[in-house]
Amino acid sequence: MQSRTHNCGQLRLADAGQNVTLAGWLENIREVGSNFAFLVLRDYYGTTQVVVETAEMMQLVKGINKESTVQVTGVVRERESKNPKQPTGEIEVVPTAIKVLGKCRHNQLPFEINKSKEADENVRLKYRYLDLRNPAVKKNIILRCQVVAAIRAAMTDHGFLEITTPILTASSPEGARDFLVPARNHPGKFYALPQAPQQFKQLLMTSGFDRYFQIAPCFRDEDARADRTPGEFYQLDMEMAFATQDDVLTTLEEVLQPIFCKYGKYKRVSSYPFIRIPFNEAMERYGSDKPDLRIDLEVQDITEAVAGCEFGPFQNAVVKAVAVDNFAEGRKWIDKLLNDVEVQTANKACWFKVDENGELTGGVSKFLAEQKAALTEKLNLKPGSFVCMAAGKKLAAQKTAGVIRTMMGKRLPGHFDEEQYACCWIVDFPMYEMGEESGQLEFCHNPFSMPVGGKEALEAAEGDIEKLLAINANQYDLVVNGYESASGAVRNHDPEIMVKAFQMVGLGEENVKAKFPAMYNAFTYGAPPHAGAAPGIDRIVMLLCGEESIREVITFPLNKNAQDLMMDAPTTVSQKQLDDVHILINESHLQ
RNA sequence: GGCCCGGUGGUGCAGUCGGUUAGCACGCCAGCCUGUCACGCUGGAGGUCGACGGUUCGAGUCCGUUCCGGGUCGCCA
Repeated sequence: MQSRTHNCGQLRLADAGQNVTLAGWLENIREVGSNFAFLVLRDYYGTTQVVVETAEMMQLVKGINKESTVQVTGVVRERESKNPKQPTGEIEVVPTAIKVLGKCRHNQLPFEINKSKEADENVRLKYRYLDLRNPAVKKNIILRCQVVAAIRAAMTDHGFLEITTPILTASSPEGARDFLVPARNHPGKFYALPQAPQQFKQLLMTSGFDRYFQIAPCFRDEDARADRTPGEFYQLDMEMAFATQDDVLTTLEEVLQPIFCKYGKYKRVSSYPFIRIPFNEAMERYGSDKPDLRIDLEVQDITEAVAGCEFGPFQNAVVKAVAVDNFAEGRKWIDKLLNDVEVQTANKACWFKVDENGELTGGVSKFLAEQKAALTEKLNLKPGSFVCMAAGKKLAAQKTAGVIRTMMGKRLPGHFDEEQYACCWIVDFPMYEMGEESGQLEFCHNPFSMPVGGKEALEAAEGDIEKLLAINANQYDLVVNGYESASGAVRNHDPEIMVKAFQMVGLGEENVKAKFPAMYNAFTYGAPPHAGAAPGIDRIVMLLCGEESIREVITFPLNKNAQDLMMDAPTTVSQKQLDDVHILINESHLQ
């Protein structure tokens, strides 16, 4: 006998009179009268109502816990009272047999399936298999599968080959902390899980594969954030030979924009080409290298306008401001804003208002009497304006003002056009920056990027910190609604320029060879200029689903502390296993 | 590692100024109900208020320590 003839989302009025067998989870039992009840049977495809009308069936049903899997055989019948809210709402099944396929032994579940999203996250993750029974939770995973399939199809259409690269590879000295895997046959040595297939894809370019992509798992042992899962995540890793920055940006626009249109929660999507904002401009106007362009506010530099002000934090500092008109909130709102800014940035913000007579009032206004004219002109102040400010070193002031911009924009009416995907490219990232701790020149992002101007630019700037800091990298990020959604670069494919680029941060040729031996050697055998990028799959799906936590789009996510509570990972292993891989636990590290 | 917020029956939350038997909704159990569909009605069970210590005649509430969780800064080439 078949386990089912139809699924639970399938039957319609036209099927009335048919003999059918359904199988699914017993979602609910509604008793109405002593020998009359409605059962709701749920499977992947939907729900179907089953009507129990006999005392015999009723006894049977009463013994079944909800969420058991059952098989129902019976006759499809038109409902006496239809439910237009359900696809199967015109029919019901009158059972001739009900069989329990998989008994649910628990009459009290850890949470109610249809409200699982409200339950404590650790409980959800421990019972993720129950959480995922919730159609609202399952929906995101299904969307993710569709998006990944669409990306594969689009990339293939654009002439890309999907090539898998190793999971067990060598530790990379740059970047994030590696996940290490001890090598049993090589005592004292370790594999590492790849932080990205970066070097492999560049090697594929030198082998002449021309256009490569991969939905690639990446592993980084760094702390979590709401939009950053700990441990592992997926990237659409891609690379193109003989390609320019424009070639990559255009390709990704053609691949991703239609996917946002088709699968997104919001139907408005930036048309392409997406606007391109230089890094320095983004930091000045938005206080962020990942601006949310759905917000119409911009950051203003008022350092000159407040010159001479006695307010302590403004002394010898860069001062940034975000101003709005028609401000109608009270002190409580302002205090919450200042507090939230401080929590998120670890920097203080300050404020003033313009009253109905055009006088500066509240907050730090008493320090700004002499600066009123300059501020009014710079910020175009009017009665009813509100200004929130941040001061400090340039970068800190910019970043704090960026947070102020986002918070004010989202909390005040009329400045946040939420229901859309606002996309832009951030371009012209600096090649180098001064390390905060080291005080030395460091790579700003990625040592594999080609500096703008190539070797000549490096040679011209050698020894001059200011000139070196002014060198840009051919590097770009895709930003959607304030989330960094892709990152890429035109790569440095010339071993001489690579060596030069490393020399600028005090690293010699031997260092390059030691750190990236395969790539360095490969490039000496004739490498094509190449460029690529890596959009983050998890983050893009999160945006498409309209979710604010990345865990909502990962089937089996780790929690914030990188634990899998369902599988109990990480866990201790046997002494035999440790011995096999030559690992000795330092007891002083156990607490 | 720092900072902010939180921890109260199975789940989600309320709990005022420190004061009677710790409330509410959902879920669970029992009874009633023949057209429900977030079914309804009646009744019931279920709590060491995260842990430890302190202040007090008296602590869910105040103080200290600690554990756990979320967010954030650091970190994420």
